[in-house]
Amino acid sequence: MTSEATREAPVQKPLRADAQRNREKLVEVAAQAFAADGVDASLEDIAKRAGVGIGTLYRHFPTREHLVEVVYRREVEGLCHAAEELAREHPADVALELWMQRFVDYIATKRGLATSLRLLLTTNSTLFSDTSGRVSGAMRSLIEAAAAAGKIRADVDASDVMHALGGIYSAPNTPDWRERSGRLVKLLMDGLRFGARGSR
Amino acid sequence: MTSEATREAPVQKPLRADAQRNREKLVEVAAQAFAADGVDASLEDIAKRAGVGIGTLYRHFPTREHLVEVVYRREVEGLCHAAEELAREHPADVALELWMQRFVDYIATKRGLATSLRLLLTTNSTLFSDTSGRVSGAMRSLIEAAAAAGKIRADVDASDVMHALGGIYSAPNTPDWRERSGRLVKLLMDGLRFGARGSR
DNA sequence: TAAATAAACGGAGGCACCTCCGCTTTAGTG
DNA sequence: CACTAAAGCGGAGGTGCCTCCGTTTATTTA
Repeated sequence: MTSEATREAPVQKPLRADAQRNREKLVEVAAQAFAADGVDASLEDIAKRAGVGIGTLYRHFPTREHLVEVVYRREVEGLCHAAEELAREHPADVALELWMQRFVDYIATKRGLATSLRLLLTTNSTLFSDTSGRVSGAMRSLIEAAAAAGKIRADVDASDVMHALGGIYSAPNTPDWRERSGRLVKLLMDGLRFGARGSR
Repeated sequence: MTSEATREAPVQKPLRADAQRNREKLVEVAAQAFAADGVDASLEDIAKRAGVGIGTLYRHFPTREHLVEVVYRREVEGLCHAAEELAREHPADVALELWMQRFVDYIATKRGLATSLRLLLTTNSTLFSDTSGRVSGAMRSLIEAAAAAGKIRADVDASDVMHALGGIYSAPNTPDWRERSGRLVKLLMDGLRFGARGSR
């Protein structure tokens, strides 16, 4: 069964060290740029700020959509990773609250990308199922941990909370959107804490 | 109730004669260009070939999507109009066959615009319901007329035929797509004529 | 018909996209 | 270490997008 190993080789040969570095730097910078200026951020600018030529950017990401997709996947990755980290370093209820605040940031980015993402999500349907599954999974484990620790009430589940957060996504795009969302998260946490075993 | 008339005025004030001319010419030329080169046809080229400046094009159609939408609607309009005309000038079964051939052309265009249309159709949902309703309506009346005249069998309806034509849209985009589709239409017509009152 | 005015025109200019290919760097090899 | 092939780099240049505003033209009014 050594063929298994050999069969995996052609899947993706490792990049040269410099190429790897440049690629990472590009994604890094692109993430910032998209967050700051929306998906229409200038690619030439991104290349320049990453310290590479525009040609290099295009070799790694043949279209703007490729780059957007990679950035988006990285964002989701980060969000899920943060869930684990926060769970390790904070009491379960605090971890949940902090994570939900971060979730707000993530949504903010996602709204910025809206038009472009819509096309991406209809074109590349695995993207949607992949990412939404991972995010709700991360949330579920935070909630279950907090409930198990008696820090929040036990009669809600992840889908209830996701539903409650739905309001954030669909809320109108006013300038105070960020603060409103922050308050919504706090409110939600108070509701979750009330009636927890530990608070009686 | 004269207010009715006055209330309609602000809806859309009439364009100046030259503006009207230019607008029509632009749509005309754009239709050709999109058919020939796909949605990515150069707008500057379209303006030039229509004999106007690029500024004029942008005043009439602030984005590429606007222009695409207008062209697309016009196409649908033309298709429906052709149905009436063919019905007037040919025996019912011939009219149906000719119309289906024209339908193939329409689909060909639509496929060319696919990516761009997909975005348009998700963004502007009335567009889809509007146009697909009108097209299937046109087809329905041709079929009913042919059936009533005994030129085709009476045990099929428009949705059956639409379903059969579905294969055209989803067929792979090979170079001989056009001929294949033409043959499919002929085949379908033979099937429809077989067993008609008039053929027994 | 002439003057006045609002509507429409058009294209120069600035910016971003993306391709192409000669040059540079890396990672093996003797 | 020196050499080499392959991988990667980068930016000039050609093209299209779209805005802005001085000029032209249709229409209205007198």
